[in-house]
Amino acid sequence: MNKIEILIIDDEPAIRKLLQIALESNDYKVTQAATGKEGEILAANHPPELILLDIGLPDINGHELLREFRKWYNKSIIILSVENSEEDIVSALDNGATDYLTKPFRTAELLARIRSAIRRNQTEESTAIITCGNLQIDLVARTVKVNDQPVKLTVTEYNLLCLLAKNEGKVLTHHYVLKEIWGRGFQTETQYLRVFIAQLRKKIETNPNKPEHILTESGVGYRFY
Amino acid sequence: MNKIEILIIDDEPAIRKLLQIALESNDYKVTQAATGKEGEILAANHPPELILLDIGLPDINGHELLREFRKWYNKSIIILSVENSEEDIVSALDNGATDYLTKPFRTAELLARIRSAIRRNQTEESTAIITCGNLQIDLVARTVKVNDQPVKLTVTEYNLLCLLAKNEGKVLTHHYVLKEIWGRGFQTETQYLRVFIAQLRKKIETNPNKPEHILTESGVGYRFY
DNA sequence: GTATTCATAAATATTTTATAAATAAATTTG
DNA sequence: CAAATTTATTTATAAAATATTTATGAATAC
Repeated sequence: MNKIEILIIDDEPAIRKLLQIALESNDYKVTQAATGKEGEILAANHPPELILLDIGLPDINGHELLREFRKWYNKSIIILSVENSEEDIVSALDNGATDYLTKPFRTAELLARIRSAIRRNQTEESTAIITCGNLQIDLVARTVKVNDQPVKLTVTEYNLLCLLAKNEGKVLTHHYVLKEIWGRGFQTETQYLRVFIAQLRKKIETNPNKPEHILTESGVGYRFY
Repeated sequence: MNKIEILIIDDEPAIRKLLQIALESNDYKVTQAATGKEGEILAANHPPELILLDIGLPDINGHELLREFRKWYNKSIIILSVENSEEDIVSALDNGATDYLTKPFRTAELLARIRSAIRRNQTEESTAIITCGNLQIDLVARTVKVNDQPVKLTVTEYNLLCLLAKNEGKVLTHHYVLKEIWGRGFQTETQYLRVFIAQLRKKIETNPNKPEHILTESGVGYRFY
């Protein structure tokens, strides 16, 4: 059978054990990491359907790690924490956490929240390759081709292009793009966006002065075709 | 301009008031219902982007109501509850609740969970298209087509057209339009409006001298068909 | 018929955008 | 670790797009 995979990132062996037993007896396949670094490596090698992330890891700030994950991992991440501060919860959710649970948690509740999170995952369709005229984006391989020629993009350029391409035809406002790519607090840095759009156009447009893919909607934002 | 709508279903007036203040100050549009029945009717007539549902309503069992909603309503439902029993939470999440919060809740946390839930909603396809004769306005993509040909509008032109189109058949006074598009303090700048109406007509009317969509009501304002 | 309101073109002012280039920060390489 | 390289951020400025103002003749109300 194809069991659903869950990655646990927690430094306490007792909790990992507890979670492992609970999850495996509910027919999930469990992978474990004791540190943030280890967790990132495991997830990158073999992305799980869901990550249970302890926010209080010794080697790396949990919120940092969450933001790192969200640069490329778009499935569910449930945060586990001994903290119960409003600020902590708000920050986690705004940084893209799917859910937030306070330790000690109740197993049945955790399982229900996991089911809910996975259910949501599976309604989202995931297309591996976006094609648009002479442009191809392979979301799995993270490569971009123009006229079948590979183009090298930086992380930010790639994320920006993906965001645009995933919303083909829609105007994306400056605010929205800045929030999605740079995060909260950068929503007024419109100039960042301009610089990167110019950069992207140089790389993917046949004639950057007459862009065919990334169109400007003056006063609003950008639109991708 | 286009505020996100949230429906509160709760029998306690104090909580409704609290929520209303918190939500409205965060730029959501709020609708309220004191009973389950009332909530169902309101939601059916005008589906909100998110429902905040108190599970302990006097007239109907909250879990029942949730199941009812889930038969047709596929956006986010966040459960509010004084209960904190595992069983209750598990049941709600398994019945399709997006999230579960225990009263008393912290406002910032609720707001963060609302943002998170709505963010998820909006990744799903939602089409809102106003059609009017040969004219089409796609409110999500922010595009306007005349005879299936895309027409480029500036921000102000687009906002103006939307305002008119959303009030098809009604006379909108100069004052009202100026207040909505330019804001308070511009209500006497009738000339602005004339310039932009002429501009719009050039772009969307087949024959701008004999407008079919934007009609003048001399001395009063404009009417859209 | 006169006063008021309206449509429109055109001139001017303002805002927004594109882009190069400089600096800072992060990452890679030896 | 330090130099080299890449990438991100900041600054500056010219160009483009848009908004506002002005002017004038046409339409409408009374």
